[in-house]
Amino acid sequence: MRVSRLMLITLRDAPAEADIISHQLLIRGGFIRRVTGGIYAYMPLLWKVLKKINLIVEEELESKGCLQALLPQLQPSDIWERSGRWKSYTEGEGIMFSLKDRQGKELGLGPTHEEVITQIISETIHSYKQLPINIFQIQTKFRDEIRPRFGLMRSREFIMKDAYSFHANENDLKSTYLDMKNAYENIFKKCGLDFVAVDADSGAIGGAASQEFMVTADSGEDLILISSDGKYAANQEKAVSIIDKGKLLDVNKSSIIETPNQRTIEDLCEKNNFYPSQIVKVLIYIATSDDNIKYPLLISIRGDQEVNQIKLSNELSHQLKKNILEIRPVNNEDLKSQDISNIPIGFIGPDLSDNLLSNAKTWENKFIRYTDISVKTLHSFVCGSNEINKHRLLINWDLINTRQTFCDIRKAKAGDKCINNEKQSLQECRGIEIGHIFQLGTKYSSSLCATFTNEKGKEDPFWMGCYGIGISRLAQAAVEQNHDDSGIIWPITIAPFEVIIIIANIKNSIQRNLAEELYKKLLKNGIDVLLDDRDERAGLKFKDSDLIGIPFRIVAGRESDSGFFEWHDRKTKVTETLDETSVLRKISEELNTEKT
RNA sequence: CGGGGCGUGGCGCAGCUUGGUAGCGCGGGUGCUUUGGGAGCACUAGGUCGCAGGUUCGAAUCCUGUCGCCCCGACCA
Repeated sequence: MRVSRLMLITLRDAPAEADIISHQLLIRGGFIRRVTGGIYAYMPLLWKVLKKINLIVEEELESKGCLQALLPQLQPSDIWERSGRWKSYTEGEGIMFSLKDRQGKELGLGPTHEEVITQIISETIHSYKQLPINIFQIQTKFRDEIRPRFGLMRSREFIMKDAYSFHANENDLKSTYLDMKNAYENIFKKCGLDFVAVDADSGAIGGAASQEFMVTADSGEDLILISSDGKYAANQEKAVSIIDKGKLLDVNKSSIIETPNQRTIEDLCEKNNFYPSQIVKVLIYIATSDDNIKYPLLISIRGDQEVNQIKLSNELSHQLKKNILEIRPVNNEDLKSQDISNIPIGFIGPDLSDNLLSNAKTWENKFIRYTDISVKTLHSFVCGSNEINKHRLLINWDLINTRQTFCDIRKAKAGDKCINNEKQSLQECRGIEIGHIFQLGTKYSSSLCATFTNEKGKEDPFWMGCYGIGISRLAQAAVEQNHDDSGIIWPITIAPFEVIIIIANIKNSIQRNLAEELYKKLLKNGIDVLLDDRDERAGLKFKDSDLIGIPFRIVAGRESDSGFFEWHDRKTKVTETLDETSVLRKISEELNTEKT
């Protein structure tokens, strides 16, 4: 390809809309154009990158025996209703774009394809003898994100590779899951990325085991906790840890203490010489289930710890056997609107009476009580007395005379000890999620009645797995991880071009001829080469080639009279003077070492 | 959804407080010079100042509404 025909439009200044470096560089280099909020056009240069990523993905998955297909983007609402996700996806999180056709039939633009593929498989696959099946597509997905941002990182229309596997039993699912994990590691390695696989919450998709693949970058939206030896890594949403015991409270008799106006943990500690770890903090949350029932929750947790809302939501969903649309701390307006007035805020104990809810207009009249296990091990502790200006010192949890569910709803954080090895402590870093693999189990197949006949002639629901890679996000993550002050430094395997030849002065026929000759030879050898044949000053062409991040640059310039080129490595910035034969040898060396 | 900020030529911005009919840099076009790190000079094209109302003799500027974009938060007793 010649730059003169490439529609290369580079910008000197980054548009104000771009905040993080990868977003700025992609716009400045002419890789993407914003069409509207969270919706981008992939311009020719980026499309080349995306195709290279796709190819790496396709080759790797095909080598694992996966089948490629292309599923519809427009999907009927009824299959989503059967899986129980229509409401939570259109009304709850509101993440699915939906519309009506001229007959008034409801359709959704696919944010994911479990429903469609499960229906197809259930219609076509009937016997255990036809299993396992692992089928994938690379497809545009639509999600009406709450807040699209950072360009391709969180956009409303994006390219995703999604794969779905179907199995006759759990063991077979597990073995494919491991296979896919291995495939993902190979894929991301080939794309030249630094990444880490972490334990993850399975979120709205549901299911059992799940891991995310994170590209480590400070601008990442996820917080990851990793043990110092790297053997434990988890998304904070999922992470479990061991907290240190903290300062123990040394009392041997329960009592009530006066704590005038001491509503916060800080106040309480300051005025009475307590430590936060000696206090049981009690919080009220309100949860809305997908049948629109509002459940007040009473949460108890050690005073120096924080609630992990994801864990809490999962726990509640599990207990109620319902999807939870929303979960959040209550505020004063909530209480007012429910006509609940006499909650002793700041002095609540885990045994706060349900009677306080008797007036509630639309809420359930009973608290669902969860207590984090961090509290159970406290021998004695401070907590609210349910009476204004008074707290209690209690020497035994059993003195709290209400039914509690004890569970882990605590947010793990850096500095906590690792559950696998108490000697290791957790460290935090940020990551960009580029891949996610799930063992779904039989959740979708059961709700959609997708079954096969097993060896004994009985109908069983399929065991399912699903596996995603954010292709367009991956491309931007690669930029986030590989750039310098001058621009992008694409990993060779996914660079839009492998090599760029720059003719320093297009009016110099010696330079021009030398470059054209080399260009033809490289094309013949199957090298993905770009020729900058523009009638521009050399400096501008250097700037452009740095900005768009082509890994290797060959200049026909000063040394052309004696038949030499200048070879420049974008990443190492090493420059050499080479004749044509050496250039050809150099290229094949560089490209081969990268590809293997 | 809440809070904050911003909409002026393709991009980055000034002008707005104190109303008088739009300017700078980059980019585009033409010509000459220049030619290895975003060239110089000259000429030139390009803007219903997001949109709709209102106030006024007169609105980019003041008021109201509306649309769009960006950022922060979705967080504790």
